[in-house]
Parts: sequence; C-alpha cells; structure tokens
Amino acid sequence: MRAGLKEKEIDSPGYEFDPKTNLKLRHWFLKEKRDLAFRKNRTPYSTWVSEIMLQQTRVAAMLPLYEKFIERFPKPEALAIAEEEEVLRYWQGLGYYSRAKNLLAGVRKLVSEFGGKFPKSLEEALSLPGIGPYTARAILSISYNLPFAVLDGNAKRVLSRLVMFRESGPKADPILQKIADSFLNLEFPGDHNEAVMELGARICIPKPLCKECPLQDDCLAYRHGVQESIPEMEKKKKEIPLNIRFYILKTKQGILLVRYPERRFFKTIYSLPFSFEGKHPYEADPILDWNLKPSDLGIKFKHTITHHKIQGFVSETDLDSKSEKKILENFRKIRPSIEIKYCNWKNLETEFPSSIAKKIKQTLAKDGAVLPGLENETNI
DNA sequence: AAGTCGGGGGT
DNA sequence: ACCCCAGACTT
Repeated sequence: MRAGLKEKEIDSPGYEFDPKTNLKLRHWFLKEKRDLAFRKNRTPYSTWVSEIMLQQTRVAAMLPLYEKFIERFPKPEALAIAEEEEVLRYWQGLGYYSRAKNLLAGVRKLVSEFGGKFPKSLEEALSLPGIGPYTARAILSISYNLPFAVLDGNAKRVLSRLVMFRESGPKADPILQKIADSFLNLEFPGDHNEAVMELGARICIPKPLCKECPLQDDCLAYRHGVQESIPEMEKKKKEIPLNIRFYILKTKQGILLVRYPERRFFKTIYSLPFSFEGKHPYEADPILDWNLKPSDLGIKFKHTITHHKIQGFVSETDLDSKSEKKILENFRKIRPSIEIKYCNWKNLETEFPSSIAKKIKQTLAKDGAVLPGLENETNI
C-alpha cells in the first residue's frame, strides 16, 4: 500500500507491507524499549501473569504488583496450591478481580491437565480460563516465539493508522487481525508484537506524536493527515450517577463482609454490605432490609465503577450476637449463595480488596471523624 | 452484539 | 473532569 491510493482501494484490504517498515519498527524497539520487570524473564508463566495484569491496565499501575506476585508465586505450581483469598490480596487495588480468579483457575488447570507445561497451540492456550485471543497470542509469541500476531488496543490503533483503515469495534476485528498477521515479523514474532504495542503505548497514542514516530513515512493516515480521526471513536456511554451507602457492622468477631454474585457490584469479592440511595436505575437489593438503624458517619467519597459515577457514604453500628444472627438468617434467606467473613479495621482494605476501603479510611482520617468503638479495640 | 467488570495516570 | 488503557467473560 503506497500513497496515492483512492479511498475505496484503501478500505478494501489487500495488505502488503513494505518489509522496511518492519525493520524500522524493530530498530526503534530495540533502541527505545523500556526496561520493564516483566521483560526480565519470559517464561510462559511469567508472561501469562504479566499479560493478565496488563489487561485494561497501564504498565505503571501493574509493575509493583507484578514483582510482588512473582516473588510470592514464582512458578505455576506455587500459585496452583494457593488459596484464592491470598491470590486476591496480591491483586488488591488492580481492579477486574475476576482476572485473578481466572488466572488461578487457569494455572490450576495448567498443572493438573498439562503437567504444568504451557501448551504451544492456540486452541489449547485458549482453553485456559482467562486466556482469550489476545493473551493466547501474546504468550505464545513472546515466550515461544511462535508466529502469532497480537491484536490489543494498541495494535488496533497502530495498524488502523498504518493502512488507514477507519472502522472499529467487533466487526472490524477480523479484518484487523488479518492486517496484523500480514504485518507480523516472522523472524521475531515476540519482539514484533511488543514493538507494535510499545509504539501504540508511547507514540501512536490516541492523540499521536507523529513527529517522534519511526513509521511516519510509512503511515497512510499520517500522509493523508487523518491520523487523529482513525480509528473511529466508539460513542461513549453516558455516566450513571449513584449514591451508595456502605455499612460497617461491628460484631464480636469483627467487621462483617459479604459476597454474593446477585448484586450489582463486587460480585466476586468480599465487600462491606452496601445499598443504593436516592434515585437509581437498579432494583433495590432487599438483602439490606433489616431493622437496624446504623448511624451515618457523615463522610462522603467519590468512586467510579465503569460508567457509574458514585458518591459513597458510610454508616456504622454495633451488632450484638442476637441481631447479628437475625441479620445473617435474613441474608441467607434472600441470598442463599451469600458468603460471609469477618475482618478487622486494620486489614479492611486487604479483605475488601477495592480502593473503596482505602478511601473510607482516608476520608475518615482526614475529617478527623471517630469511628466509635473501633479506635480503642485491638480486636476490631 | 452488548453489557459487565476497577482503577489510576495522563491530558 | 474526562479519557482509556498489553481484554475476557456472560447474557
């Protein structure tokens, strides 16, 4: 594909890349690539862990957790025998907690069904929980140097601009995969994939820095001056405002945490019980229809969960063993799948592994608010 | 095909 | 105050 093509020809894929383009990219990558912890060793397992952590997550956000995770679970066999609770603690703050659960399930399957040796075929890799089209190709190319071209958000942007392909969304993916396949450097598939993604993460960003781009001369979108409008942006969903009240229920055994999949948020992790307040588009969860009158702590904090703009509030109360028993009965009656555990104030944010726990603590501390009964009780 | 799942850093 | 990220799974 060279300049001077008509729009129609450009949109119909017959993708032939100049081999020089690939060489330029590789040269740039070898010179500019960042010295990242997960690039130190590239076993299938370590690549697997890093790729799962990188899903919808910036490199800078996952790096500290990656190092601690690998230190604690250096091999698949070490992770496979770990408790899910502990694995989730090592994921605390990263978000998308089902990634951690699927990783654990996947590694257990790897150990039990593949003898701990990561498979070399796309089909087998895809059979592991949490490993989808992107991650399968990433692991196989980076760790085994097998010729699979990855298609993540970065690659889509880079390739769309290189060949001036405008469409985006699920319909465009098969076409983009073909483009990626034809661009793949068969000599160095792993390096190539990392190079494409690194270019997309640092240069070919949504507002591209074309002046610094090693592929400027090869980029059809740049030649036509349309790089900023490719790929087409998907229309953003409207934000839903929500008021959520979290309840600190202090029992003799500690603060009550709950988990059940029928609720709107935190389906897979333990959290403080919570309820929606004011106007909201969701069905009220009857689980909190109890006879308590928790007292409002008078704090609020902001939080977002995927197109929900949340104002958080906190109430607390003591539960004697009688009312606790009654509440638990009520819980189990309405939500038979509910799981319960207790934590203390000190380790709230590790047992309720969302940044909300941290925000509640910080807001309380900043306001100088006192949580009655907690500050003097070492057991809570 | 659309909805869901978190959170933080860059702009 | 947005934007959007080295996606996968469920419905």
